[in-house]
Formats: sequence, structure tokens, C-alpha cells
Amino acid sequence: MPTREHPSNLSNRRSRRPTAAERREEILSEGLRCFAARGFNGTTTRRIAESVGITEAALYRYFRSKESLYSAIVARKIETPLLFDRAEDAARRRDDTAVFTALASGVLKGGTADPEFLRLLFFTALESHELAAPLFASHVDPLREFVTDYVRMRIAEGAFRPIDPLLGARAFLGMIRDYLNVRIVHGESEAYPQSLDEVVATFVDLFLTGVRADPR
Amino acid sequence: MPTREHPSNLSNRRSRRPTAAERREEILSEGLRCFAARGFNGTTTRRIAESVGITEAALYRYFRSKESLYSAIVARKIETPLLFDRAEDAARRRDDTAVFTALASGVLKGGTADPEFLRLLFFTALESHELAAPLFASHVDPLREFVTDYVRMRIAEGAFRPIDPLLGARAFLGMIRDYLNVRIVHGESEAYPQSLDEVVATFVDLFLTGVRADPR
DNA sequence: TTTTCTATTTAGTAAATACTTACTAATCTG
DNA sequence: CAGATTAGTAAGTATTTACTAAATAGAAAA
Repeated sequence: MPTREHPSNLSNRRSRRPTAAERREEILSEGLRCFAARGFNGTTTRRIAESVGITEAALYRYFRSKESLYSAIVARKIETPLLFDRAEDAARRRDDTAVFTALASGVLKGGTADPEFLRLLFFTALESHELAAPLFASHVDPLREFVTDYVRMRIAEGAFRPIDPLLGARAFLGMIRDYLNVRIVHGESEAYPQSLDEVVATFVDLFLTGVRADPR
Repeated sequence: MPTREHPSNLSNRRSRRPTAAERREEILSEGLRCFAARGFNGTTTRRIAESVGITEAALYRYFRSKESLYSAIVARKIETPLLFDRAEDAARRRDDTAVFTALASGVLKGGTADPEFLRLLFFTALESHELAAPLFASHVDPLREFVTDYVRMRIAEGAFRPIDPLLGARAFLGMIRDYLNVRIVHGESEAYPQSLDEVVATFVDLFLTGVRADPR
């Protein structure tokens, strides 16, 4: 049996051993893949180590427990800022269509581009991990608050009908998130004939027609 | 240590040993509780047996494997028919408000009354159990198809605007299901000031105002 | 080269887990 | 009641799992 790390590993480029920082990244990234696929309880440290290409013992030099690795992965997601600059710009201009299009588009495209995040979010919530609350506080609540505030403001300005702003926000975000959930959690198996832009346009149109005080 | 099954168990009523059928039910019901709380991988056969009040060996007389117990629990949910008679009645009368109110109310009240089902649904999908597809086919797809068909019909009749019927259905169901998910999966911790009826009324109003060809 | 330091592996351990075997207590039937 | 059957338990087994101590390979510095 040849040595595991064959010197001419992939062409004849020298296969340098990764630095500690690089290795840590590899572990975080593979860990995310595994945990997102099977959850905390469904993932073994052995499996993570294998998919990184190291032994469990090596993994434990970087993280002192499975739990702390999981926390590091979730914590990094928590730190990743949730941006909605374009929606904020549009909000200042009172461009309702642009506001909700930017939000819907951001959530849908972000979610389909990074399905692992969504699955991790669900597993973390379902498995009642202690970082579930911070994760929601950083990536779910701000969006709802932004939409709620915007709806409240537009009602005050007479542009939207006087509904409960929180329920309005939940309605709009619900359409988008549920669409995403069905696609990501239920798997890509089903057919999704529409492009994401069509989906966004339809949801925004439906919602705005529904809330506007003066329907055209 | 006294014998486990103390003769005067709960007052002095004779505590009969449950029949096999009764015991099976107990196991299914406790199994559901455990699996819904912690998922398949997070639940041990020992824990299930303990919460039934028997040993693991006894459990294995009823189900030949943990997997087959899980399947029996999910299969029973699959067999439970999904009813929406009231919505169908209302659909025949073309009473849009009644149709969507019945659907929203049914989903929301069913979901809050039986949160275990929702959690089991999510765990089954996330953990990629083989019965996930049948479960969705029996309890998710029919609802979507019903709404899609109704929206298509109302568009053809000129009552609704010409949107994509499937997206219309997803939008409406999305509002409702996401509201439920946040409440059930994220936990009851958050405050939900509105009664379910208020929530239903707002969502139905928003949606119908959004899709109607002739907004009042 | 030799030394030093770190990354990694080999080879474990103790506890947990799904499942089983050998036996016993409870209930039913004639 | 005797005999048969069913429901249950105590005490395992084999394997997996999270985690660790000690030896070793790899790179950089002296």
C-alpha cells in the first residue's frame, strides 16, 4: 500500500502540507457540509475527519470536542453579516416594488446559492442547539423587523392598508421562505418551472397588490 | 427494591397489564414523542422503552428494529387522511373567502394542535428518511394541488388575475406554513400577540386582495 | 546535519447504542 | 387447577462513538 500522501499528488505540483489555519478552514468547511447533510446527531467525528482527509486525532487538535466544532461552524454563520443595503436604499426612496424585490431576491438567491446554511439553520433549531437563538437573532429576526418597520411606516403614510404590520411582514417573508424550504429541504426533486426572478416578481406583485391602499 | 409493577398502582384500582395492542399503541405514541423531540438519530431505543415503562427487549418484541418503529410511526401519519371538506364545499359555491379561510384555519389549527407532527415532518425530510416522499405526497402535495386547481379555475372564470396558479398556491400556503414553522420549530418562546383567527383573517384578506381581478 | 517544533498517525479507552439470549411472570383456555 | 401462550425482564454481545496518550513524520531553524 503506498503512502497516503503521494508526493506527486495531482500532476507533479508539490503537494505542500496545509498550514494550521488552512487546515482549520478545511475542517470548518467539511464539518458544515456533514452537519448540514445529517445534523449534529447524524454526523460522526470520524466521518468529518475522513472527508477532510485526516484522522480523528488530528481533528481534535483543532477542536476540543464535536460540540465545540459545531458551535464554531454555527458561530461563524452568526458573525456573517446579513446585508440588505439595496432594500434600505429603496426604502428611503419609498420604492415599494424595489424594496420587496430586493428582499425577496436576496433571500431566495442567497438560499439557493447556499443550501447548506438553510439545512444547518433547521437542524440547529430542531435539535435545540444552544446557538439556535443567536442564529435566528442574527439572520431571521432583523429581516422580519426591517419588513415590519417598513410596512408600519407605509401604513402611517397612507400608502398601505391598515393591517397588522407584523402579520404583513410574516405574510411576505412566509411566501419566500416557504418556497425556499420546499426547494431546499424537500430536495430538488420536484420540478420548479419558473426562474427565481419570475417567482420574486409574482410574490412581490401579489403582496403589494394585497397591501396597497390604492390598488391600481 | 420493590417490584416494578406494584399491585396497587395508582389508588387501589387493579393495574391490569395492557394487552399487546394497547402496548403497541403506547410504544407508537411515546416513540412519536421522542422522535419528534429529537429526531431519529437523537433518539435511543433505551429512551423510548423507558418512557413507555418497559425494557428495550420488550420493545423489540413489538418492532424488529428502531428503523421499523420509526417507519410504523411515519406510516401511520401517512395513512391518516388529510381532510378539507369545508374548503371543497366552499369551492363549489365559489366562496373564495370561505375556501381560503377553511384551508388556512385547518392548517394552522391542525399544526398548533399537533406540533409533534410538524417536527416529525421536518426531521423526516431533513434526515432524508425513505418515507419522507410518501409523507409529503400524502400531507403536503394534495393541499398544494387543491389550491393550485382552485386558483387556476378562478383565473379561468375571470375572478382572479392571470398569475401562475402554482405560484399563487405557494404564496398562500407559504404564508400559513411559515407562520406555523416559526411558531413550532423556533419554539413558543416568541410572543404571538394575535389569535389564530386574526392571523387567518389577515392572511386570507391579504391574499385575496392580491389575486382578485376586481379589487374592491 | 542536528535540533526544534508542530502536525499527524497509531493505537488505543470508556461509554453508549442497537439488538439478543435465556429465562420468568402474567394471563388465558380447557 | 394444569398446560399453553404471551408479555416481560436481567444481563448480556458486538459494534460504534467521542475522545486521548504516545509515538512519528515534516518542515524550518541553527
